[in-house]
Amino acid sequence: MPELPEVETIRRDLATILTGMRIRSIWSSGKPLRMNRPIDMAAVEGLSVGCRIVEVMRLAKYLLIYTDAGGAVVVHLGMSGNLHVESERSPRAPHTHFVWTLERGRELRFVDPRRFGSIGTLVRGEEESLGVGVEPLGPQLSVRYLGELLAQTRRPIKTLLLDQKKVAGLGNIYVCEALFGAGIHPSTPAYLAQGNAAKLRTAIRAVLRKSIANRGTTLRDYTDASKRSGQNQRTLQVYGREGDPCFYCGNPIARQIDSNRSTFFCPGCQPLPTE
DNA sequence: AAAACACCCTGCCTGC
DNA sequence: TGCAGGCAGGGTGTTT
Repeated sequence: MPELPEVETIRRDLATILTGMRIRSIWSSGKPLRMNRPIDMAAVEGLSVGCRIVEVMRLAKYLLIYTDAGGAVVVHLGMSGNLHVESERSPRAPHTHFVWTLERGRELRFVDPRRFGSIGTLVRGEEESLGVGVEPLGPQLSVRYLGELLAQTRRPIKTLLLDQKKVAGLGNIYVCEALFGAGIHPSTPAYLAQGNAAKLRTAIRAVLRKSIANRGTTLRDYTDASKRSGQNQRTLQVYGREGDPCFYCGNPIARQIDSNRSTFFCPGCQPLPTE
């Protein structure tokens, strides 16, 4: 499941491979993507065909491929999306939904079995239209900002951290891991964790940095732009470990469902505050 | 107005 | 062996 570290890994790969390349043509499977929405082919074509790629950026979980046409093609990988750079002669994988044909026989391919991903466009300077919150690895996520964010609501802290409009780029895996790192029970009402803002900020950043260093977490189908798996799954402390002993206290890792999503935590290391 | 929830989709895994 | 059902969950639209 691509979250910030996986998207960042792909971004770095693509920046190396694609920067300076010219796009010759585009192709779509014709299938709609997220929310059954068709791709705006005219907009993508205007920013792609005949254009040169100038840089590849990331905002939250979005990949922004800027061209010399003055904007970016915006790709979100959703749950099962992958971007691969391959030879045009290699057969296209099932569920290939979009292809940018590049120079020297190369293709950038968007493969997404579940079609939860999206492809759109953006004019340079209008990145805020994506509506995402602060970058957790950037300077905006100060202890003070995070503390104020926590103070504002009684929502469970896990739900708050998953809200992309508040903090951008965290998904289910890294929220579980960060809350474990900070010793905070996922059901804690956010305002009760105000005093833990510094610890939480440190944990969020550590978890994300470690995963980027490990080139992402591959649980099922995530691979980088060259189809290599990540290695961060070996370092997970709680995610996917229900019933297994906590590496620190030995208690079995617990699982609960919050807003229809699995939450993994250690009842020993992450006590629920009594108020 | 915030928060909870339903829905989009396919592949994989489990249990009968 | 085959098939039904549960599960995975990010983001968005809808309801409460």
